[in-house]
Amino acid sequence: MNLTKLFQSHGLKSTPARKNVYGVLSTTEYLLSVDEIYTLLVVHDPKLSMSTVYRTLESFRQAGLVETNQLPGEAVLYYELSHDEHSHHLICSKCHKVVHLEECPLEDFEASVATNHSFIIQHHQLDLFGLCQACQQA
Amino acid sequence: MNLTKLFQSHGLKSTPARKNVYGVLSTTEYLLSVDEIYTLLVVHDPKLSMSTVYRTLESFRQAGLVETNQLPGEAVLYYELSHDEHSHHLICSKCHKVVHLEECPLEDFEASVATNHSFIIQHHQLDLFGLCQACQQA
DNA sequence: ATCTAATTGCGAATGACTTGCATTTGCAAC
DNA sequence: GTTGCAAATGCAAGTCATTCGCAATTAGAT
Repeated sequence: MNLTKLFQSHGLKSTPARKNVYGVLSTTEYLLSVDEIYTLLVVHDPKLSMSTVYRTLESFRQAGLVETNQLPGEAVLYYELSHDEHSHHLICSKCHKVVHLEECPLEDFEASVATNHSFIIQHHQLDLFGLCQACQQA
Repeated sequence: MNLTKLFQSHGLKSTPARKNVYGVLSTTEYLLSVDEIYTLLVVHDPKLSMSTVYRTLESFRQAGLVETNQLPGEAVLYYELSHDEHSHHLICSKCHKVVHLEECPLEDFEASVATNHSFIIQHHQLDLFGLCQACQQA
């Protein structure tokens, strides 16, 4: 996959920092915070600054390339690459491993709630939290 | 309902600030931020400080009297009185009016996800967002 | 190769929230 | 009722995640 073309097709210049941030997100199975991404990348690029990571992720978000998640009780944002289809998360509350659930059991529920309460539903948020197999051992 | 006894049964002294904060939360149908609660109360108690509101809500939370919510994309926490039964939210994304949904359509879904992915599910978060009837007009 | 706007690095600023500390206040024991 | 003391409060200063200003660098079109 050609990252340069991907970026340019979203009006973003292709830079090493952006390739690296995208690279980390595309190979992980975890939700990652800005700090975690920075820590992974700064080892191989000591001049990298946090604000670049913040700005990179924000431009990715505006371009629709990434999505943000908040974990209950935490102030930090966690990032992942965007998924094409509507999906939900199964998140390990210990290591932040994330599984995408493509099934959505909410269509009927949403419709009946909308009717019963005279709301126009715009979107919903559904995440399941638990312990992944690895973290169940420890 | 006797607030003094309620507080004392949770090991909290009964103070005017606490009664006022609880009073606001018990009479609203909206999710309220700390800032909103402070703004409502400081009019009648000019000496009230933000940190008192923060600390009051934090002790309520530890006592299980209130719960916190985050709205997508916002950094601030929103508070509401705790509900006895497991429930979900229907939230107006414009005015933050909140409707409690006591039905939970997730039992089967949760069980099958747990099995399929070898997770132990601890809890889930489900909120519906939309426009309430009043905000649909404006 | 050149030009220009986008991107980056750095440090300072912001905003939500927390904490230290001196003062005040519930309230339990007299 | 008065007293005593731990808990609660107000204020200011401190955190922590995130954003912004600005000068220097760089991607990529010409």
